[in-house]
Amino acid sequence: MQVNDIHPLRPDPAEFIRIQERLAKQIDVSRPLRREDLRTVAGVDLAYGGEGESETGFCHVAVFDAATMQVVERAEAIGKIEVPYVPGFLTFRELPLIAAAAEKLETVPDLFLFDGNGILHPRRMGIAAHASFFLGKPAVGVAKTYFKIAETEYEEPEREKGSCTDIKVGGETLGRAVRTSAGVKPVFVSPGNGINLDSSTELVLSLTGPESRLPVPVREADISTRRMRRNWEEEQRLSP
DNA sequence: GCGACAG
DNA sequence: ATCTTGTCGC
Repeated sequence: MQVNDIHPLRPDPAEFIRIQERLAKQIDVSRPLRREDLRTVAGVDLAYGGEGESETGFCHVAVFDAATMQVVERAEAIGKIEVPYVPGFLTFRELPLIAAAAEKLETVPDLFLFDGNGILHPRRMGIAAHASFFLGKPAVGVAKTYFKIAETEYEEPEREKGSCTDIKVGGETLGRAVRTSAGVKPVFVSPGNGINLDSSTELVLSLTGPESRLPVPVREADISTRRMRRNWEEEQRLSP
């Protein structure tokens, strides 16, 4: 698929906030997007290996047919990680490999699901929001742990599946704590761009099976990412 | 100095 | 994210 060619990820910390603030003005979280509108949905995730100077990232994009929930295509990218993880700037660490993997896709997914936040971010530019601009497609963020912004705590949803509580920061509802399975810890859903919060929540619930608290596409990418690392470590061992 | 901190 | 064994529970 075609990925926007503007390269926003020069590892220049002084530019990070400026880039986020510029893109944040273009976010659109007003569009409803139903599952019936989707032919394909992609899950994206990364795993890490190596250490220090040789830290390596393994990115996997798993594309599912939204109707049959069968994998229709996969794309991967492996590369050296140049940027350290700093809360609030996850995008700059992971997007280079995500873009590299996405470019290899033949299919253009109708929606991307990310492991991380969308607009539930200090500057509304979590990885799902940021990546959406480069992919040119709607994206939703699904985080496994809560990222507190502006001193805002989240309210625990009821124990039953499907329960959720809005996360409101300064009068603006940025995301939702969503119980994707009874009794398990909630996930934190926020639209990235090109989709609204209600649709994001409905899709995450609809795409989550009983085997995990995460949507199937994200879970698949997560598992695949560790398989990539195992295979890579094995071939490193055989031919140093 | 101390605690907090998506992945 | 990653480092790591067993263990409690359905």
